[in-house]
Amino acid sequence: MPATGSGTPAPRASITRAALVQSASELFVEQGYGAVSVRDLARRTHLTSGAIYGHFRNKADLLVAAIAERIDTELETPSSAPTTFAATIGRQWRTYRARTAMRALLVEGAAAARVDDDVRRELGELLRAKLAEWRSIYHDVQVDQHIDPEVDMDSLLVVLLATELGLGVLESIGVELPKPAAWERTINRLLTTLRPGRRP
Amino acid sequence: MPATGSGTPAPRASITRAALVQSASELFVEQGYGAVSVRDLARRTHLTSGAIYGHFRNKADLLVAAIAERIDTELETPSSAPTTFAATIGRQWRTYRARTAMRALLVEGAAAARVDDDVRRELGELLRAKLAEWRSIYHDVQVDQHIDPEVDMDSLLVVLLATELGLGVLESIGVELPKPAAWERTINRLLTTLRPGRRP
Amino acid sequence: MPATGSGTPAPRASITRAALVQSASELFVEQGYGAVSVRDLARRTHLTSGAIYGHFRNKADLLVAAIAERIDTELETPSSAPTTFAATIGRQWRTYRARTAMRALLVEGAAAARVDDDVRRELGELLRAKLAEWRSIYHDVQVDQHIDPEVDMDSLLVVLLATELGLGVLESIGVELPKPAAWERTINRLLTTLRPGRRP
Amino acid sequence: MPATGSGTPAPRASITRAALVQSASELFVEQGYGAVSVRDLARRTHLTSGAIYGHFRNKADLLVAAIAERIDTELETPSSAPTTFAATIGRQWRTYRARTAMRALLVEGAAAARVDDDVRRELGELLRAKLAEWRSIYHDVQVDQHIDPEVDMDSLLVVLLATELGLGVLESIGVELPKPAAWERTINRLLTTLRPGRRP
DNA sequence: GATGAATGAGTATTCATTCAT
DNA sequence: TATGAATGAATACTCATTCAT
Repeated sequence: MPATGSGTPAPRASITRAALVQSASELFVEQGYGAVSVRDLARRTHLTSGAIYGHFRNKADLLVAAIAERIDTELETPSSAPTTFAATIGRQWRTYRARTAMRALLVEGAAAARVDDDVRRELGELLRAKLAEWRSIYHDVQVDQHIDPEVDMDSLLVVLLATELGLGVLESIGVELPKPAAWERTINRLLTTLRPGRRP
Repeated sequence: MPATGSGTPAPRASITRAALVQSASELFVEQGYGAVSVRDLARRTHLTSGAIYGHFRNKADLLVAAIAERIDTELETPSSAPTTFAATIGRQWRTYRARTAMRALLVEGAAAARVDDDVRRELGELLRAKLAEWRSIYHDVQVDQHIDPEVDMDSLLVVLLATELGLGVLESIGVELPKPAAWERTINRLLTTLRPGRRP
Repeated sequence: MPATGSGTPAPRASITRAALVQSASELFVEQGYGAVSVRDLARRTHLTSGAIYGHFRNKADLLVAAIAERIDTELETPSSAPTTFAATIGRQWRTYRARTAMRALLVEGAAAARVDDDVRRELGELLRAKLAEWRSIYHDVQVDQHIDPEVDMDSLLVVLLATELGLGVLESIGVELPKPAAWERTINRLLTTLRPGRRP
Repeated sequence: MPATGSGTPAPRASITRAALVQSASELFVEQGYGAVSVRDLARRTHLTSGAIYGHFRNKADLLVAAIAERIDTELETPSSAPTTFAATIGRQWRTYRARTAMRALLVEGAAAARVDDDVRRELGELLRAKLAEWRSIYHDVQVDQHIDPEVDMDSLLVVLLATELGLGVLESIGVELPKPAAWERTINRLLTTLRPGRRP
């Protein structure tokens, strides 16, 4: 019996797991983490409540997995940083509407994290890893791309991440956001301040 | 001379209501909205569950009231805009740690708003009102204070609000934030964009 | 100051009381005894919950009063038995649709009586009094009107009352009843058996 | 030879369900639907409240099930109509005291139906089915048994059903009913109307 | 008589989770 | 792996009723 070649095999279990994460993600976004019961999810995936616990320790575990998957999919780091820093960031903001689901999940995750230490820890690791990834890329880039070496990249990336997440809060509350064009212009304008030779 | 206005003591009901909002606010911050039961709150305020429903339609109503009160207290608009816009904003960010409780409540509120239309509507009104307030002040100020008229104040204020709220998400998840000094420097740098005559 | 003539004076209290009974009656019919709260009734009558307890010991007391009033209004005994027994009964049945509200209240009352001894006793007295009234009238009439003396009037009146009440059960459950004409014909037919000289 | 049909033992779920219906029926009769809490029922059946909701959508659902079962048991239609129609009906009335529990449940059901559309619909179907069953039997019989073809069987059956149900109302209220013998005589007398050739 | 804030006990229902099969 | 019946504990919310004012 031949072993299916790809380094990481995808046995039945993994497929079921992936399907669960996918459905959970959708349901949590549509109806809210608290409003989705494990049974709802079981119904949607044609499994039983019990079966789900063969794949996840927790309902919260499902939320974390869903968030992890969304972050990987929708917050992908530009692998080669092909253009300038400002251009990369600018593009992210121009397309912010594509990440609404991810932000919604993160709002749910944040509320859950305030109560559940496991969620807090795991989501913390997720975001810290993302920040570290960005940092490692943009630190190198800082010199090449005429970014003032005085700029504290660490803080800047946290600001950018916070703004993204805050968008999720505003969306959840139903506050109308500026149109993408205005949004992009404002962000771009803010980013021009990164050029060297600017001092408050 | 008839006794009117502030001289009149607050009626019983108002006192009870205020105490409820205060306790609810504390409990929701400490333990999370979902983890606090109405009975917990009743115990803390030496009332009965029933009495609480004489003052609030809902548990969610309490959350909204708590948030409204925190926003009024902790996000007070500078009534006279005594210094420059940039200085005002800068000060807000330097003291961001004082608003942790408010942000935590807003994260809870956002999660609740995703599920409960009433919460969504009421929190939406709250934040829209705050934005409108700021806008009306800063639009006037834009001319006087040498702020580049090209700056889209509407978008900028939303960006600033989003960043504040996103901070709440990061805090909930337990991501370490930059030290206030670094934070202030970064924000200030970004705000140099307000000076006129800069164009990308 | 002249005393208003009518033997029984109608002071404020009595007026309020009557209004309460009237509103309670309507509400209980429309929404069901269990589904109407004392506060609902207070709202409808522009009183407060507390005030209602100045007029009635109980919520159940209100139900009993409402039923008593309806019975008096809608199940009035023909004071002079002007026509034949069969004609009187026949007319009652032809107009059965006018008594739907009374029957609905009696269904509510019966359910309440099963649980509340006071209700049971008071409603029992009400119905027993009605039966006695009828009996006293129809016993006298039995001779004059060619009703077979073998007929047990007591049983017959209970049968007729039971049928009326059972109608209320069927109405509550939503079973379609025969059209008044068919109903009347059937009842009349049954009543012809009361003539003398018939024996099973 | 495959084991089919009644040989197959009832599965666990069915047994639990039947036990629940049985206990619910008893409790509702003894204490009244409104006075029995789901927890009371759980205690009596050595289950938990939660388990009950695995078998019934509702507390009301339990009431309907209890009524359905009682009707099937106590209002069984004579499968072969062995004797005359009048004799069959007469026997039903002579033994009316055996159906007190069923009538009590139906009074509770009627009160519930006035408020709960599901109950209304389901009880309606139950009674309509019973009436249809009787109708189909007695229509056939009408010819064979010298019942006057002028008699409107549909109306007559509704009258009989209403009387039965009204008995339940009177019992709930505690009105003393005629002794079975007198009762039977009265009903029988009324039923002589079925003989052909009688016209008012 | 009336008010309305408060009581206190109760209720149906839900749900994450477990475990024997 | 999967099932699904059962757990058990919790929860928001309601309501008849009381009583100080």
